[in-house]
Amino acid sequence: MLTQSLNTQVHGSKIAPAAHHVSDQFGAITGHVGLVATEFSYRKDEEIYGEDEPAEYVYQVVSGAVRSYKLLSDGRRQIGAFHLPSDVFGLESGATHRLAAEAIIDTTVRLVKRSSLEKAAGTDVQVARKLWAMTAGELRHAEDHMLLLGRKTAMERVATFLLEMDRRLAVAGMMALPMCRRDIGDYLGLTLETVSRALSQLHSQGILGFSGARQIVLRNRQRLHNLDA
Amino acid sequence: MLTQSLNTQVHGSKIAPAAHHVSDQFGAITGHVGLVATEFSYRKDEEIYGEDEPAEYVYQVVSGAVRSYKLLSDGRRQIGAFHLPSDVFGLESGATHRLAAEAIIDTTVRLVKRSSLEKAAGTDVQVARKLWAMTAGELRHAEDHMLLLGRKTAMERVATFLLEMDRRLAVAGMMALPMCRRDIGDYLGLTLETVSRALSQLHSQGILGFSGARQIVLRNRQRLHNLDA
DNA sequence: CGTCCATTTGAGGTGGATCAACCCTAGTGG
DNA sequence: CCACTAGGGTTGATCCACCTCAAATGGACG
Repeated sequence: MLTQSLNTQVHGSKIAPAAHHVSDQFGAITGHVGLVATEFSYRKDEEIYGEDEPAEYVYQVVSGAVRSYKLLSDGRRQIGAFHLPSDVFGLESGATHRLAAEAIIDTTVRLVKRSSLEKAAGTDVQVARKLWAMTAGELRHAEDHMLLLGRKTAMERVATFLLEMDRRLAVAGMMALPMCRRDIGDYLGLTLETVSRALSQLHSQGILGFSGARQIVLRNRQRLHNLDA
Repeated sequence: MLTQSLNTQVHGSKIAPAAHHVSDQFGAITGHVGLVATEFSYRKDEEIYGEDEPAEYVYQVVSGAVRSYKLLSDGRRQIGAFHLPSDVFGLESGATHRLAAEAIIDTTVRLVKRSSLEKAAGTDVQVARKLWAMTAGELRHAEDHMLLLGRKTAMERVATFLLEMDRRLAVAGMMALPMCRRDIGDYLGLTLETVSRALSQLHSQGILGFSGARQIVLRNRQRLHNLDA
């Protein structure tokens, strides 16, 4: 039943990926009981929801990675955020999604109906507080990112990006970026060529090391911080 | 008592502007009873709160205008939002203000203690919902602004700005901008000269008219929309 | 009427975009 | 197991939108 509704309402996909109930709560929202969470998978580049679509579900990345973005009419794209495992995304206070969301690579998400969260928030003050705090966390990120987009140089933007990704997904000092250079450019307000040149320069200065274009090791976080204004 | 605490805690000002109790509720938050609102005035360019300061109060503009901004260490500034009469600002879910706030011109605000709002939110679900919705509204603005800062051209940014201000403060088809060209530039990620040139060009094309540099009449909103991507 | 800023306008410089090869590597099929 | 291919990434050359620096103009206020 829920599975069916997901297949039709979440993205109206022709394919029908395996979806099944999980008894687990929507951990990141709170340990609140009584929420039914479902898992769902998307393939690389598949749309999860579109801009201005009704916001029926709230999502949490289980594995993979997601980009949230807005488009101008001529195709220029601004990625507002990348969502990595454990991140919640798609949470709205209003009726619709403000940004579209796509899987960057094959991705599994856990999701709950927005209406069930709203219901829980109506009876449990802690849930209401948590929903507000999550939106406030997104706002903080957006405010930091406005400073980057409005005022930082290309090298400062790339340095900021590397430190953010290092913090969020480095394992054993190494990070495996899920996204391509174009995605990074569209996140930082740059072209993919400018991103590539900045990374090459950091490499030649010994500040980072590559093991393939998307496997990066930061060799000198301090110097990267200095480059970041 | 509260007056005294405001003088010392809100900005520690040497001057002591007139502050007095108002029986009125904090209208924009909700018609919730039991909240004590106070009025306070700031002179042009006076700081209301600094970046990373504890967020003790929530503010509503009564008259005047406010800029919220972040600074880089070398002084580059990104204004995240302008706050105009009836706007609420300074609302935080966390402990501190993420951006600094300053009066653009002589400004009067109404304010309430954050703790009293939190208390009200704990007992009244409608208040909790409203606080979330206000933060979500700020997030929507920030998301739109990221697209502008990351991907729009100078002319598109200025067109977007004019349409936003027209919507928010036009009276009888005319808008009186409270902020200078530098503020507009720091809001749009441009220099003040680029803003001035764009406005001059729109003027020469008959899209807008001036009555003094800050009194603007939009003569063709449709063409402005077309310039906005 | 004079002073002080805000604004406009001009001239020239530049950081990042654009356009164009080329290269690498992972995946494919022979 | 290797040749082939396609898509992602790198690098080079050139361009241009916007920035910087400079000067003139205008408007508000004493």
